[in-house]
Amino acid sequence: MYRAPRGTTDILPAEQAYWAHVQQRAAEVCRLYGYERIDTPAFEDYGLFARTDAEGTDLVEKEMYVFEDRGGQKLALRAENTAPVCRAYVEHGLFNLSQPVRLYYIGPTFRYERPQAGRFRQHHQFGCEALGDASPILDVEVIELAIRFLESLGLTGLSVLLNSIGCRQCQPAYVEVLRQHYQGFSADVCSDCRVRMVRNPLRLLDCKESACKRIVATAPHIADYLCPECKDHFREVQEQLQVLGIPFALNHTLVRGLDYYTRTVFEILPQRQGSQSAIVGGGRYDGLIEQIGGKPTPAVGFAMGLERVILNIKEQGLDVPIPPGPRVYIAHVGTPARQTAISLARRLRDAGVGVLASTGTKSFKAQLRQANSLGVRHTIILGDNEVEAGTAVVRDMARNEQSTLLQDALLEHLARAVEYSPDSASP
RNA sequence: GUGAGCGUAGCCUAGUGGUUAAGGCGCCAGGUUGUGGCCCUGGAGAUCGUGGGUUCAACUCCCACCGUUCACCCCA
Repeated sequence: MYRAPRGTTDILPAEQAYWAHVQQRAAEVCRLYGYERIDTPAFEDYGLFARTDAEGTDLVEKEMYVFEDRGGQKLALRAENTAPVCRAYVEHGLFNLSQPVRLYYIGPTFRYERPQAGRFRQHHQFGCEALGDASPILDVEVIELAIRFLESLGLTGLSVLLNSIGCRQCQPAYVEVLRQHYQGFSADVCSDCRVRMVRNPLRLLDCKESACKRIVATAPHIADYLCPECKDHFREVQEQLQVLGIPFALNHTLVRGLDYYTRTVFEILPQRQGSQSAIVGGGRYDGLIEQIGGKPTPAVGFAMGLERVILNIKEQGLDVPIPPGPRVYIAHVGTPARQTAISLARRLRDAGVGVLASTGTKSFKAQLRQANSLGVRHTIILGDNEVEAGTAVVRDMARNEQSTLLQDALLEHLARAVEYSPDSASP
């Protein structure tokens, strides 16, 4: 017996309402901000990720699906979408468009991790990227967009965490100060942090070990070491957020895992917080496009995990619209009626009416039962009598009424009755 | 990769060493002559995650593997 591979799931019809809703909302919010959709391949040249997501990070070394194709090329399933979008930006000369270029994507993303709540080996990300403009207005724009999206789903109790990690100029100076701070505690530091001190000092601030947390508590804040340009940028981001009335909390230990980030970094946390709680992560990455062979190009964006978004929709008990199913069921008995049923179904569908016709393998009673469980509004009944007379019985399932009409009149009768059917509830 | 909990029909659950593994939901079929929802009756559906082991006897105890859940790591 085959099963879906570990960390993957089938999205069955019963779940589709959530996905359709979330994707429609995302597209709608992006339209409001002028972000256009881009779809990049599910896999890329391995080097694209290895170079940009920082060699030495777990993401690249342990969590990526890496494989060789038959031609011997080393490829990787995309573990995130920012680098691919930047690759497309450079490859297709999108820098020739009016800047900034605003893009969004929705699609599967792959990470070889141990599955957990809100974490899957194949999950789906929705993200936005604004490329080609360094203005702090854009940093705020993407944060606002993300918040608006989540709020449009009805989610409440969201919080924004914000920090700046500086740029190529000022970050190294801070890192030096941070190293010096840690030198006094080298005996107390955990083994992971010993490695971090050398390879990725900023991530020292992220350590959850209690001993390390104490050291972090007294560590210098990067915000105090930013260069004048980064300081201005950070200040403007905060000011703009305030102007828009978006609450946020500064968090000097927020540094993010991917190495390409510069200046602004942020996360959005939901009401209920578990270990995998962050639903949105993002920031500015002014050096990335240059790293993959483009001209120096500032950019900012975010990504969010849709599984986590849906998890929160369910936890908060929010309604999602249920796409309408067929509104008419055709029950029939006898061979002549079967033919009539099939052509009638065709004519109704031509008129835009959703129809489910019985296959005729069930008893008449069972057909009615099926019509009922499907929740159709009307059932058309065809037997020998109706076929002979060119009529059909139309039964209104909810009102428990039925009448006999000519088949031609029936079409119009139903088309009118079925036209509007607002429908919204939890599936 | 590390640690812990859990795996009984499609779903939820009972059964904790001993005759044909029980119930609910769902599914299928009936409850007379062409009419659903409620109700009643019946039926199908489980090698009790897989493979070893202990025992006269294992769904029940032990081990391994697989899956799953939660946490660590990492990250959306």
